Amino acid sequence: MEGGNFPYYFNSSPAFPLSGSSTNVLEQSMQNPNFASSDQMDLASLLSSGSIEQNPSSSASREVDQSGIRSKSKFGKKKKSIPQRVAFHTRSEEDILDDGFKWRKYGQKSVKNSIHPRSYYRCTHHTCNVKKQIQRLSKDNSVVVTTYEGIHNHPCEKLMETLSPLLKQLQFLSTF
DNA sequence: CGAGTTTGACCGGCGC
DNA sequence: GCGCCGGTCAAACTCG
Repeated sequence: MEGGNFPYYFNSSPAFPLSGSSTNVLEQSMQNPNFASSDQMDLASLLSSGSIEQNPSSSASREVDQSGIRSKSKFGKKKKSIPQRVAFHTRSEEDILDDGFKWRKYGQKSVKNSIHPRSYYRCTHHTCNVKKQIQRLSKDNSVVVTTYEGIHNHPCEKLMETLSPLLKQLQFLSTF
């Protein structure tokens, strides 16, 4: 990977559950003429079409030698495969976009050709193996690049929180 | 005290 | 083979 280019460029799509205060961010990113048109790719269909790479044994299979230092033989790494990655360009002051899922940061690295570090996040849901990387563009530091890897195998908690009272209200109204 | 963050070390892939 | 680089781990730390 060179030059900080990502394989795919997307608009923030309505199918993507950005919520709360970050919705204006979505609009702002759509104003940028450099972004691909949203109808070039249907994100929802893309996300539902691929298979999720499950890797439940990633930490369990890690080998530790007698001294407590990680063994050099194997690191429990997954085989090289082409992951399902989606990159979003978002014009925002905030690095971390509220997409409705809960993320835990597991690393940060400074990357070549960029003054901004790249942050690595993992979905906190037990069974979910989705990762995302967040990095600001060195050219334009008002633009945040968020790269998602994998597909959530659970519903969006925040979305459900938002929708459940509405659904209850609908159910209530439908009784009349 | 548990969950999340920070940060240096470690690992594998890749180019030379 | 070696060094560089991106990605991940995990101990230490912070915060609520």
